Amino acid sequence: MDRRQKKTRTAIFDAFISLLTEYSYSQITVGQILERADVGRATFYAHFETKDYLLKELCEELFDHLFRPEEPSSLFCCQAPDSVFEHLFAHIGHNDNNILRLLRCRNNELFLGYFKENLKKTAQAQLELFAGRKAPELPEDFWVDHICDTFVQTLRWWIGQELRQSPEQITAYFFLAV
Amino acid sequence: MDRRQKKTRTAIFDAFISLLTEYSYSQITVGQILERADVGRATFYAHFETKDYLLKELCEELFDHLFRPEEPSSLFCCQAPDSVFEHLFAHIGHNDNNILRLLRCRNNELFLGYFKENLKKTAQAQLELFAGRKAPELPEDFWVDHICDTFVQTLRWWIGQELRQSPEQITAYFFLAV
DNA sequence: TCTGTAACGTACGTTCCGTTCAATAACAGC
DNA sequence: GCTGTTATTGAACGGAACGTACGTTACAGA
Repeated sequence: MDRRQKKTRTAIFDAFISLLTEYSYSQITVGQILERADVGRATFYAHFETKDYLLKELCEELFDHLFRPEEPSSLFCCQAPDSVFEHLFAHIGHNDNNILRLLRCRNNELFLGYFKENLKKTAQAQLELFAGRKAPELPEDFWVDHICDTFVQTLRWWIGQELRQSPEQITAYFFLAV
Repeated sequence: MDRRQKKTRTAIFDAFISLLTEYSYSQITVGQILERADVGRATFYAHFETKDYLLKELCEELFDHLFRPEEPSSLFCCQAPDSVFEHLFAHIGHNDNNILRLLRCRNNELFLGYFKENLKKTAQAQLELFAGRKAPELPEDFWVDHICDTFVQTLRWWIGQELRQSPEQITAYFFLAV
């Protein structure tokens, strides 16, 4: 990819993230992004069809990094991943890839939605961790949904608490709740 | 309240709800609402400061009815309310007050957010129902949050299932999950 | 160095917003 | 029924933001 393209792309992403910490998504205008990214209007639309697509691509980029095993900064980077979920909390708590910043924004529901979608595959793969807790009459997709939802809820609560708890403690809460 | 006011107010609400089942909230324009409600532009702004306030007032009207004990169609209308939550599922499943319609919309997160807020007071009041399940080391606000979140998740899943399950069954799922 | 392509900047038409105002219609009290 | 009050109408307005077009400039890669 052309160096210029990469530069403007990240400039737009950075400007967007920075704006998201100050304003809610719907308040942000393309004009603001242009100004803060120092990028021409036509250039923006050459990269992103619309503001919604910008959001989508940003989420994909971030979450793909987080959930993809090949990545060095991914969930599976450390040895002995006895609990993938604790690693997730830890990575997020350290603001790897700016994800924490996004999750702290006013409309974090937007990202939490994307996040939950990505989480589903992971939860599905780790089902045996919760084998003892699941009531047999619960449908499996309900159960996976519940695990992901509880994770997101725990995450949201943690962020609301300004991350006062350690990743270990918050992981414990998660497993106590699910 | 003036008959005319009431008429336009409900006309706007109806048009808005009807639009919400077809388009996502951000797509809907005030112009569309005016057209469908057959109401002048100035009239709309005499009633609602903005589209966001329209949404807010709609939610308040609906959820206040649902959660307020004085109302005949409320949670507490029936005798022997051994499980408030089952009543909630039942009322929603019957589409009382059009709430089901709202919860089925594209951006149901908007309403589910409001809903969860309203639910918190109820959950707080019904904590003893879950006394046996709560791990003592979990903070109480975390626990209330978890109950509400699980309810909303169950509700969302139920809607995704096209309400195939009975209210009794879905209540059972809820209590098995929480 | 040369060529293709990305970015620029400016301008444009469009859509939607929220407000204004005079004219009209519906209401409530006498 | 009459009258003063209030809600609604319709049209028009300026402003903001959108998305597009195009000629020019700057840079990347061979």
